Amino acid sequence: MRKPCCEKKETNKGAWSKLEDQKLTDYIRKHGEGCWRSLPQAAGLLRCGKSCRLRWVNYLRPDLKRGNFGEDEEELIIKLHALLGNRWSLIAGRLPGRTDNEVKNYWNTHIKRKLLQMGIEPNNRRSLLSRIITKSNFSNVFNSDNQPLKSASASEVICTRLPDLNLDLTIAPPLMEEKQLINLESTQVGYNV
DNA sequence: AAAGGAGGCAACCGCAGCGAC
DNA sequence: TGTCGCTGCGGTTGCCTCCTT
Repeated sequence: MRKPCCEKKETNKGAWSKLEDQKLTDYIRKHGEGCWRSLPQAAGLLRCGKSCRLRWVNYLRPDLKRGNFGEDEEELIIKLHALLGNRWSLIAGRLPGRTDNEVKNYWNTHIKRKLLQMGIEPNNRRSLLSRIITKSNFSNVFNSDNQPLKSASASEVICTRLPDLNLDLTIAPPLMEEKQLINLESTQVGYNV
């Protein structure tokens, strides 16, 4: 049985006070991020490390862009979600100043509903991808039948059809459904995606 | 003005991944 | 190679605010 990350009975829960925020911010400014387990004690906070990390990452980080999502951001989220699914951290990584929590909440509260109103099933990534990836003039990557050229890599295919994504996702290969969708059976699997 | 409902968001929980030993 | 501990991620919950009746 793994030990809990902290002694729950000795820690605060719920909303953070201004003083707690200040303590956490000051500590991280001085010592940098990391060592979340030992941070609360060192910073004089009655919180568990996880809670401190979450508060910093989702709320206190200075590079966060607060406020409403723009139309371009929304569009990007939809496209990335169609490609990546619920991998919020990866999606957030493509949106400077946005956190995974923020993107997740925005998806669940705004975009999901919007798509449903448009008659699109938000969890049906195949249908979403199909709507995004329309027939276009991509002669460098696709032939006249709109099939990927044998020489085109998976990342070329996706980046050409979704040029604004600037995908440099080196972590995981795309799911089989995406590979099938864009007819990649003949392309190399050196994914950049 | 008050009550109830819906929406939005911050925070928590549990699990998985990864590195150290 | 297996175990342990830490960190990060995604799902979920709960609280607060706003809107409607």
